[in-house]
Amino acid sequence: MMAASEDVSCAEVLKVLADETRLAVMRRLMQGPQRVGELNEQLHVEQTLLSHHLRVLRDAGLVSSRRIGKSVEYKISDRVESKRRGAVLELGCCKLDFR
Amino acid sequence: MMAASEDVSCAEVLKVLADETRLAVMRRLMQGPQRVGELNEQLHVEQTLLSHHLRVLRDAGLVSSRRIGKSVEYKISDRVESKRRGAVLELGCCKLDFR
DNA sequence: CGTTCATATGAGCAGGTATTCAAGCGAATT
DNA sequence: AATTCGCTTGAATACCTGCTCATATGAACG
Repeated sequence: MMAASEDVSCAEVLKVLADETRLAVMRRLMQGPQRVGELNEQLHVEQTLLSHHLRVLRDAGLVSSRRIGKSVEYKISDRVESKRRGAVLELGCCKLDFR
Repeated sequence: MMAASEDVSCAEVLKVLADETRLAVMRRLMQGPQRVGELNEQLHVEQTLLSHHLRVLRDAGLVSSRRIGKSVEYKISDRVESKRRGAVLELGCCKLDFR
């Protein structure tokens, strides 16, 4: 059964962010783009698991990636990144402000 | 396995909010306290299910309740409600701003 | 006090989500 | 062209979470 439909998409985006690993990734990326290898060193998760999480973030449109030589660089998606870089995520339905 | 531990609690709070029904409840309550019956009329969920969701919100410290006669009134928890009432949730780790 | 109204609780099922393992694939290097 | 590096993908599993049904509690009211 469904609740008020206005919140559907918002709940979905929050669901993506409501994970320790993915939140940690977002915080790292809020400081600037990084390659998977770098993220992998900082966060203590298996590389393949990190990759799965990155896919979830990509599918949600929160991050985007591009290949650089052998490695892949991730960054916060344009529509999500705000002027106050490094602090705020602009998710359509709401704004998430890390102090 | 665990990611960077700084985000643990934040992910947990977001997990509680990352649900259509619970988000809808929070939005209603951000306009002011309401009794379960009122919430139940507005959101289209079974009473017993709503009750379960309210418990999750209570356990997370996002809302508090008090009995009034036969019914129970819920409101946004003090530590979460901000001055800009009706728009912002102050979750320790971050701030959630519904425009 | 027994019933009704308003809400809460607990058990059980069902679908979803994280994690791991094995394998794939593109780019560089030899 | 074969190998290595960096990363992704898919399948299998194990856990978690939402939902429902049945039942309980607590306050009011006859």
